[in-house]
Amino acid sequence: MTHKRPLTIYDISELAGVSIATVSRAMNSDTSDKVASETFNRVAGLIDKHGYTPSLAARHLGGSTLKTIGIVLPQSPGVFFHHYYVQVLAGISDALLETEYQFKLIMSKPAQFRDRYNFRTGEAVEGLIVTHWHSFFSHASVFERLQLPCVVINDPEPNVLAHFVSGDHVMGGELAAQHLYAKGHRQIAVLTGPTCSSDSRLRLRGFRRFFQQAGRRVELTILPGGDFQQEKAREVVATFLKTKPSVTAFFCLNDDMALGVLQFLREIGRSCPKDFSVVGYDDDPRTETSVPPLTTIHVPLYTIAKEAARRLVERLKAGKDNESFPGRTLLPVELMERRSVRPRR
Amino acid sequence: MTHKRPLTIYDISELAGVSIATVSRAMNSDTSDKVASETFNRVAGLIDKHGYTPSLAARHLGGSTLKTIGIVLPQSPGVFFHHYYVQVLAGISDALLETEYQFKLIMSKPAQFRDRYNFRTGEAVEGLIVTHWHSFFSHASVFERLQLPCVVINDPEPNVLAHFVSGDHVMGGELAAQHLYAKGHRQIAVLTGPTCSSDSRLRLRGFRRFFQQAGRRVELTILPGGDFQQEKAREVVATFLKTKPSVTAFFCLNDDMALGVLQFLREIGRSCPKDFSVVGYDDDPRTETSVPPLTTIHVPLYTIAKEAARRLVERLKAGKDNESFPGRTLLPVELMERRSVRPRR
DNA sequence: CTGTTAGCGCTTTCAT
DNA sequence: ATGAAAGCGCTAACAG
Repeated sequence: MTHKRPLTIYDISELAGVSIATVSRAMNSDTSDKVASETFNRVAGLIDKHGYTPSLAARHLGGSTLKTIGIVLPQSPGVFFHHYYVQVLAGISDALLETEYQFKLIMSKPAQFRDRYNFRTGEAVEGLIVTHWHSFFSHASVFERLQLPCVVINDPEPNVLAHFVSGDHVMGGELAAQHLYAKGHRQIAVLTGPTCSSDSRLRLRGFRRFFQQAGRRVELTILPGGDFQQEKAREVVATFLKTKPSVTAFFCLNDDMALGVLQFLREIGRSCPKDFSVVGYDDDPRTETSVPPLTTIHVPLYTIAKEAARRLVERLKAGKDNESFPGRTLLPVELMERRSVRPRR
Repeated sequence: MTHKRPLTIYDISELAGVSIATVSRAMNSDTSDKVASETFNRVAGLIDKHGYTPSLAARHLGGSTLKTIGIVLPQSPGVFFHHYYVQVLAGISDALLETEYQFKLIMSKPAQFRDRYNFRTGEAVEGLIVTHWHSFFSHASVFERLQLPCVVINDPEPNVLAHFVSGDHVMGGELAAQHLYAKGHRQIAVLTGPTCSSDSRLRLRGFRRFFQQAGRRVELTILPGGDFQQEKAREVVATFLKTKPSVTAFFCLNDDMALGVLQFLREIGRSCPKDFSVVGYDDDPRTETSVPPLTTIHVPLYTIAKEAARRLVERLKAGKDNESFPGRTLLPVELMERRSVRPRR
């Protein structure tokens, strides 16, 4: 078993009896206009015969480009089983289909993120698409020193040097409010997410804004303490229901919490939508088959991701500079009416 | 808007008033045993302050390694919506979680594959995990000249210099045969996939082998012309049923075809499992909710992918050479009994 | 059309 | 503990 050293351009040039520059040209000129076709063929033949592959690293070093973008994902077991990331990947991958760009997944625990990028390792990417941004929230500065064009998916946070492509969370909140209001609900409780989540803040803002219009009188109770998880949502609702059973509807700022509420209601023998109506947010696949199917806000993640990738590539093609890449794109969301909201009176 | 040129090690060295070698050491020595701790701190501070990131390419060129593996996937819209690839990604990503390796997706149309790898571009990866191998089948030689350790997922084909991690298709065929036989079926038709698919060949081989044991007398009809798609399966069955309606069961070499058959039977007013029993292969998620739920062979793709990634990393850590990486790992498959098979007599 | 040469940014001996 | 200098494999002027 010999340790075959990978071939270099020198090996080929020697074999072909030409200079390395000629080999380089033969490889890089699409037409053979810069190389005698006889030479071209000889070189091509040799390359083919020996299975030579140029070193990307060396190429890149010379100033050419890697044509690769990085996708930052939370590093946790089974991420890819989440519909969220499936849509994100599908969108990005489809957007990149017709381009020459490929992508690299950068699985990173938020805490590690700063280290990796600030100090030790660079990544072989020209730009970044970041998901789950709010986890990295405390390290906003990271992005500014990255010196790479970044686009952040579905988490509009203006205080950072990146481009944001996101569902319109404010609109989503408004849609939910409008729906509940139209169905006659006048006493509504809202289950919020973590305080640090801008998703949560924006959705709530939209929800409230709807009721700020003249004449829309409702009694709103904001239930803090939610963390976007089922378990916590149940606790919060359980506590709440002991004190204020007159509420007729819950707006949960994500589907997980809504699912938790649904289940809790069932367990205590209350019915949705009969006793309480529930609206969720995200349009998680499980909401289609929950009991009852959940009325929720659909976030077009596939489209968002696609758009994000398009913007990034556009940006990459435009300038070779490492400027920041500010801006923001909001995509409309949609209310999916299912069976968890019932008209009052 | 200034075009900020990315910082280099020279910038930092100048700023710190030390040589580039010292900066390099400061970055690479985990402990500060090779650098005076005062120097270390100064350099680290500067790096941090200016957000310097070393160029991976330059590093790699020097001989260090990229710590990235490539995943070859078919380049087609919506790949990531397929449960198959979701499982593969999840498995690989989970296996890599505890390692220092990251992965890059190489979306490639089979036809392009040869070109990319043989001639034009190298990829910034140390090894490859290949899915959907049978599409690349005609280009077997590609892998041999890749000079990279390759592992192929779920498609055991021995004539190639790579490591194969796969479900045991022969066993799957046997399981199906055994089940149908045990349920009393004695006249069975098999819908095969494309001739070129080794999956199809191996599954069929297992199926037949079971009946080669003494005393297991059945009448087997092999239906050629299938292509692993629903549409074709319907045609094949339609034609067949006109001539040989005495059959009691179908074994379809993948679930798509089985689903096609199920639907066809329904359309012509025949019932499964009452009139005909059907067994599929793959355990596609749709088979759980089909009407009736389909009895099928579960292929542990998540585990397969995980194992594949483990092997590759193991191999990468072991040798720095570019030798081929032969071998083969077969993981057991499992029969999922649902409602599409009915006992005879 | 082809060869020569100067980098690209970093790691690594080899000195000091 | 630190500096000087030699590459790593390739691309891109610049000559010829």
